[in-house]
This record gives sequence, structure tokens and C-alpha cells, in this order.
Amino acid sequence: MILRIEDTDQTRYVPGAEEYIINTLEWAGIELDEGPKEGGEFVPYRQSERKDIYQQYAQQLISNGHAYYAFDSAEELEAMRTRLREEKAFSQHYNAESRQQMKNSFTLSEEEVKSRIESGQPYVVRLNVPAEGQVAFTDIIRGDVSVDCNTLDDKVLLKSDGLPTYHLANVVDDHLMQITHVIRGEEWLPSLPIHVLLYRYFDWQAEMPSFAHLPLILKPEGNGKLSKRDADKSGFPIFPLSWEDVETKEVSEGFKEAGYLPEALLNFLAFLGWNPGDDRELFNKEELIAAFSLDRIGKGGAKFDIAKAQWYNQHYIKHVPNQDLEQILANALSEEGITFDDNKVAEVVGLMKERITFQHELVNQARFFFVNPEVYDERAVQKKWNEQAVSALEAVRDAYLEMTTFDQESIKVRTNEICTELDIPLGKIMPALRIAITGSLSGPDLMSTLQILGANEVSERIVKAISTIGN
RNA sequence: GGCCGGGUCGUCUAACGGCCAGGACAUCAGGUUUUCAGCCUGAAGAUGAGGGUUCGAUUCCCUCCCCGGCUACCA
Repeated sequence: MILRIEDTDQTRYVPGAEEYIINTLEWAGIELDEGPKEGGEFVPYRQSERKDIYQQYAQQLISNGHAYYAFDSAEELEAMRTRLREEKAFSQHYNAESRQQMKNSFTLSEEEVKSRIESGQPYVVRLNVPAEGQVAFTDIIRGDVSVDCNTLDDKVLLKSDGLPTYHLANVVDDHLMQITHVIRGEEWLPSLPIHVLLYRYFDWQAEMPSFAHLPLILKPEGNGKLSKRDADKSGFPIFPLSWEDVETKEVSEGFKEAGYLPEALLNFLAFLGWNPGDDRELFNKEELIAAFSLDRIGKGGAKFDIAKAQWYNQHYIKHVPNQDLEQILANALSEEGITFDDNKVAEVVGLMKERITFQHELVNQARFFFVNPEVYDERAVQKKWNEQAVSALEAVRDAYLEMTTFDQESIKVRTNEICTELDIPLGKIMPALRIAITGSLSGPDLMSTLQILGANEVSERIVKAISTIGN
């Protein structure tokens, strides 16, 4: 894995962004072989530190006549575009035709260009796109595509601050770093002709990488590509790790913080636009690497469906070692100042593991194992708590205290016996018992719960519930 | 507007031109005779429209419709 930082837009520099990317990759289990920190054969790996290289290659294009200087101000460019739009011109680009009206190597004398540069006037270097002809190329996913040169723009290659645009930097670096495959979002497809032209003008066609333009990830509802806004609106994460906006100080929770496991996110994301060709859907990182192939990527955009991501998480959480979950639960309990016993934590995790979708649910759903419920769900009480149930509870309490072995099976047998003796159905007493023990009507298997709690604790809770709720 | 790319169940998707268009998530129903969750079983649910080509079209061709991306000294 190579990490190259494409930081050629100094106006959009975000402190901490590079570190964030590295942390994200680490969380996802993706290890770097080459990068800004790791170094490697093709240092440096930050484009902002490769300025000289790009300038050298831009110079080469200029001397070959494939690029030229331009001195137009932002206002002049805007005026040109407005004019062309109003004239309903065939193309509104800076191209073979419109460049004749602008200030550049074509309209200015060689001396003029030279003196402007020497006097420190700001300039850019633009690609000299031919007036006619076609650029044809093959994309692994899209197939053969061809574009007329007269629909292309004389893209800026080198900005007035001396840094390259994506187009130049990307082509130069991919060549220098011996990149074999360019796999990127579909939004880059319209730029590919520019890039192909560059490979041609550098005479690098022979080693030109293969291109694969991936379908976009779309917002869950409506149309358009997924954005942070949509994610916020629908209440699911979009950042892998939580991220604080430097300007607004607004913190966006990441998938990690929301409780998603990296395996789940990876598996989910991999299946947005790709499938292995059979019915299997569960792939860990290694299996993904082994099974993946570009030719099985679909062409259409994929809507982001958080429900599927949750399903993946639910699956992968079952693969998390119990020890890890025990640690999480223990830490959470400690933080709340709740005392606990390690064995009990282990038992609880064993019981709860299959029931949760996110790790953090563990604490909330298992808290009652460690603290006597303070409140009893009102609706539950209204529905299931009555005089008959209370007297039955008193009976089972006495019976439980007398039991020599208090395990799941024995509890079940004894409870059934009491029901028979009192001539009351099991379904009457169980809900009330559950309310007394957990405070609500939902939860894991009650017999197992009682076993973990132990007869004394169970007895205490029954007493407390009766005195609190009454009968 | 121009250029490029798309369009199969609600969603992600499968289907050398040929088996009732298959699977998964979500939904709904039943089961697991203590709940909820889980798990098991089942149900419902799609080829954007119209023309061709063909014995046969989701697949190939044309037209239309719809959607997306790009159209910056951003990536």
C-alpha cells in the first residue's frame, strides 16, 4: 500500500487531515508500505514537496509546444466565459479558439511573455489541447470511450503559485512511481482525456496505467452523490473516524465511534458496486483481497443503505473475541463507578453477545446485571404487575432461597412447580419476575439471568420491586 | 446548455441471447409453547417506455424518458 498525499491546493489545506487519513487506514487494518512517514523508493510522498519535479515536466511540455503560458486574471476568465455563454458558443472553454482572444503565448510575442515572467507577473501553464481530433481510451469498467478534442478545455497544469493541478501532478507521479492501475471515482472520467493527452505528450503511452472509474456512492434517499449533509440528516456516520471541522468546530461522529467494526465497514463498502459473482456476502479483508477483481464492478451508482451496514456489524460482532467485549463492558462499568466481578462480566458477555448490533449496546442492555433497577417501566408494570403476580413472586422468592443449586435448569423446574402449586400459568409470573429483576419486559433468557444474579440477589430484587411498586 | 457515464424487487445485486428473472438487507407472517433480540421457515416484491433484430431479449440495435458526473489557477 502506497500513500501519496495530494495536497496541491494550499487554499484548502486542513491541519490534521494527513494524520487523520493515516489513522483511518490503521483502524481499517490497511498497512502502509510507502508514504510520507514510511518513506520509500519514490520520496517525497507529499505533492507539495515535489514542486520542482512538476515544474521541470511542465517546462518540458512547454518546450515541446504541448503547453503554454497564460496571464489572464480571474476577472478576464470570467468575462470570457460569460461572453461565450451569451453568444451561445459551441464550447465555453479556454480552447484553441477562445485562447486567441486571451493573454497567452499564442497572442503575446515571445519577448512579451518573457518579460512578463521576468517582471514577476503571475502566470499559469496551460495544456495545449489540439483544435481537432479525438482522444480514445479504454476504461476497465466503462469500456471504450472517445471524446472530441474540441469539447476539451486547455486545463491549467501549473497554477500561479507554482504548484501543479491534479492533472499534471497525478500523471507525473503515477508515471514516476510506477503506478499500474488508476482506480478512482467516476467524477474523474471527464478528465481522463486530458490525462491521456498528457501521457501522449510525455511519450509515456507505453507505460500508461490502466484506468478504472468506479460508480459513485449515492445518498440513501433521492438523487445525487452521498454527502456529509445527507449523513447528518439521516443520522448515520460518513467519516470513518470522528472528525472535527476546523472552522465550525462541529464534530462529526465516525463509524468507529458509532460502534462499527472495521471488518463490517470494509465488507459493506466492498459490496457497494462489486460482487464476487456468487451468493457469498461475508468476506474478511483477506478474502476480499483474494476474491476482488475489477471486472466484476458494476457501472451504476449505489445508494448507501445503512441498514445493510448494521447487518454486517451484527454479524461481525459475533466474531469479536469474548475477552475484548468483556474488557469493553468492564471499562464502561468502571467509568460509571459500578463495581463488578470479572466472572460475572464474562457470563454476561456470553449471554448478551448474540443479541447486540453494536458494542456500546452491551453496557446499556447489561447494566441491570450490575445495578438493581431504580425505575420500573411504567407501561410494563401497568400491563403485567398485579396482586396475583406479586403473591406468586413472593412464593418463588422463598422457594429460590431454599434451593441448594441455583442453576438455569433447576430454577426452571422449581418455578414450574410453584406455578402448578399455585395453579397459575407460567406466563403470568414470568413477566412480573422480569420486571422485578430487570425493570423492563425485554431482555435475555430469564432463567439464565437469574442464574447469573444468584438466589440472594434475585430475592433482594423481588423484595425491592414489591416495596417500590406495591401490589 | 454542452460533453461523458448510467437505468433489474424499497435497497445492494446475479443471470455464455434460452430453466418459474436468483441471492442478500429491509418489510410482513409463522415457529422457537417467558418477553425482546437472535435464529429457523415462509410470503410479498423488479428488468424505465416504445420500436426493432431473433424461434427466443434483462442481455444486441434505434428513439424517447429519467438519473448522475463534469463543464475552476478544487481534488
